[in-house]
Amino acid sequence: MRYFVAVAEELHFGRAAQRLAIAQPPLSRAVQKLERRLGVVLLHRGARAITLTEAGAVLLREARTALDAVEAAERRTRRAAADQPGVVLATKAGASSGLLSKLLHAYAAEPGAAAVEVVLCGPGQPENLLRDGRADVALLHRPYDTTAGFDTEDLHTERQVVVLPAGHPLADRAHVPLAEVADLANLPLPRWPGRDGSYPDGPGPQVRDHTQLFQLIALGLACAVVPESLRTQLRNDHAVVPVPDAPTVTTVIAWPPHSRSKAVADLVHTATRL
Amino acid sequence: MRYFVAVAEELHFGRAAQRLAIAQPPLSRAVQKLERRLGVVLLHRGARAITLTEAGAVLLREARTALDAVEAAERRTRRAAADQPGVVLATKAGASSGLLSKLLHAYAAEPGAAAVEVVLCGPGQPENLLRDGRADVALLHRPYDTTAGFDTEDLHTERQVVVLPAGHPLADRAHVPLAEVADLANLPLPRWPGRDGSYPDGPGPQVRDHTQLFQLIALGLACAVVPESLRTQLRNDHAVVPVPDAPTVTTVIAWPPHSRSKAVADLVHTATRL
DNA sequence: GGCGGCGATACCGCACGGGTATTGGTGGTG
DNA sequence: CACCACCAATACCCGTGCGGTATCGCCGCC
Repeated sequence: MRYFVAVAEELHFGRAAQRLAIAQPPLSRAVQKLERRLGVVLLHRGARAITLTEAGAVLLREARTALDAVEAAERRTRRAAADQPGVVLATKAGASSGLLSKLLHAYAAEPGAAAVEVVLCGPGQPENLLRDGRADVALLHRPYDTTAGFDTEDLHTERQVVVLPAGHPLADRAHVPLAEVADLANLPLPRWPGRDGSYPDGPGPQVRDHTQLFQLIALGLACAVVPESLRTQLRNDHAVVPVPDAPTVTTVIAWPPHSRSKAVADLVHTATRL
Repeated sequence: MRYFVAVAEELHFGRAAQRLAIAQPPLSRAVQKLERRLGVVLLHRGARAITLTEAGAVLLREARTALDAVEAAERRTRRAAADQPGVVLATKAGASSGLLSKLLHAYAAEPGAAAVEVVLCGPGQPENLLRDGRADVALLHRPYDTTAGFDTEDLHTERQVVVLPAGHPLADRAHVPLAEVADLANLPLPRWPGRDGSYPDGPGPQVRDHTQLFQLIALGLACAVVPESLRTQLRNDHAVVPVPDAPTVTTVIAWPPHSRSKAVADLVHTATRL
């Protein structure tokens, strides 16, 4: 299955084999064998290009979650056997920092609190960490992050604001509709990487984190619609205007289903009591 | 991992090997190898009995979901390639029959509706079918069924009633508190099988489905607290009394996260519009 | 002290996964 | 139009690993 996922992602046997650090012929045979075992054609082998069949697309999605599940099983078992188990909490760098610090302090004050290791990562990463067992619990932000497959508890809902370079014509307005923000030709919205790390096409600059984003905005090269709690991270060369019709953002605490860990349960309980 | 799960469930190498249809020595070696690979002791080998370590218990739980995930991947791929894909809907036999028939009729009237195959199974089974890919969507009942790990949409909430033999002293009451029902010494509550198919200890009779249950009640051998919609299935030799303080039961439609099937989405949409 | 149950070890054979060399088929190109 | 470049499939070989049988070692029990 790992082999098939590699081929399905690369759409090229040679590159997939390279990525898997094996030769190309064994890879061809392995995929053929999988197809025989399932009794299903997974790939259309065109002369010049490879494409997924419908069944292949289904398997790609299902196999990813299956592979994540076995990775998670290994990792969680290892960590359960470690001397001091602790809890790994993942969240996007720079997001919900106020809520996070309150949570950590409140939990640390609980009797029997475990050690909490905080992992700050890029956008889209916390879900992956949670899915493959590198993290036990995460702070996510709907609707930006996908919470499918996790148990969640809502913590906080907030409105969004547009961040502009200081002195921009719109900066004095009391509020701006979303459509107007999207139409600012010389201040395009940035492009965030997708789950696979590649960027969508478009006019805006590519960004990886909020630091980059805010620097680009200060330079007058972009603008962005972000949750209002991020204004604590802005400097004087930014202006902020509410966008009432942008979707509200809800911070949620998420954990893998079937989690039986007392530490995770306590952490969630503490978070909902904030 | 399959091997380890078998050993962990049987707590006996010999029986586990038999269940896996292999000899015992390869099984011993495979588990040892897994322990070496993870760097973790999974089993305490006592002289007479085997017990799980803490890490072993974690792996048992995680490995089950991982194995279900790969089974689901295979099954869903096969079904995606079948001539007429269709949707498999699982639910407990006898539960929510009115809602189910309404749903099936409403969905069949939709343009582009796929064929729906209904699987009626015992209590606790629909979750398993959904998890391992034998079903695409299920009707579950909170809090009886566990919905952890699925996406769900609430459909209907109802109160519970106690079902008694006709002519029972309590049958004329307008309502009965839960505590009083649990105290009926000669009418014990029945025992349902757990996820693994074994029954908990206790005084009540073992039951597998509602037909059995209602027959036992009519015979004066048990009573039961059930959602009020089940009264449509009762006959004259039953009496029904509301139990106001029993938890309400919510019928939900559940599907695996990341489900991209149009048919499942349509079915869910139809269900919420009922 | 001997016996029985059970998991671990020893040893063997085959099948499968991986490697190299090569073929075959299909577009692009001078 | 022929030649070339590219890429997946096939042919063939080798080593590892998994499964099988036979046996041992350990512990509890009659």
